[in-house]
Amino acid sequence: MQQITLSKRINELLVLAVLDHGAAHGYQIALSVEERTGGAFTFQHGTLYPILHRLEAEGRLRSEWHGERRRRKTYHLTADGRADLEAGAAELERQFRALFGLIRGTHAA
Amino acid sequence: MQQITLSKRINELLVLAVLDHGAAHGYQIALSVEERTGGAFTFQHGTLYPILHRLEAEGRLRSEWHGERRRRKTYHLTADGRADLEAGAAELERQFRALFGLIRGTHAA
DNA sequence: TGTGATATAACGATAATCTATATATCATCA
DNA sequence: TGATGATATATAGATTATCGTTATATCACA
Repeated sequence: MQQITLSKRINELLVLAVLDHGAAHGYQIALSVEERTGGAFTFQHGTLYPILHRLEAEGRLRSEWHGERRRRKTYHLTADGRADLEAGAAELERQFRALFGLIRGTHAA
Repeated sequence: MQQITLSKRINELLVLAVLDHGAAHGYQIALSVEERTGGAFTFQHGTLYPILHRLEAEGRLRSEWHGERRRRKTYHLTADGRADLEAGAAELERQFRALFGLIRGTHAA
């Protein structure tokens, strides 16, 4: 009954969200995440590629190889991936409302 | 240059935020987090106690023992802890705006 | 007297990322 | 033509943090 960590979930959602804007390959995904979040999130490639492989193995992404000499693996969302993105975003938003409610909540003192 | 994980940071902020409402001991902190976040966040005690010890070792919390027979260690925020809570909340809010901006952003297609 | 809730602590296993390395192509510039 | 830096994917090993479990002990209640 291992509980999925928030960091892992957020990393997945970052990848899924970028791909929801259009198919992309690994290196592009890393650049997009950094650009589109204003540098708030970045990926080491040692982090990103295992996530891509995991998401693909679980059916949330699919990929094709492109290029004869210079190989590029382009990833795109599956229907499962898109549904997971929506569910994950909703759940994450719930968690953040709860967290900031606690932080900003009226003090007992 | 190990980057602190988001989960670790959030767990710290949950503890600091609860203690910002008033001093409490470990067991109370775990209950408070669950109650005040509507169950969105919970702590295993195998997770919570190491965090408390770490925060205290770093000067963000201080503690006193209470009770002669039944020992209870009550934690309270230090000035450093309160400052860290405020800085952490601001940084986290920035990250979440960035993340949800990406998720909700207009689609290229 | 026994059970369940309260209370703290620490150990070992698990899981995930990070760092570093390896491989290779392409563009640019000297 | 040769060097350099950006582009591009992949994996192994080290690190780190949490999770699950166990140990210990008190208290309330039946």
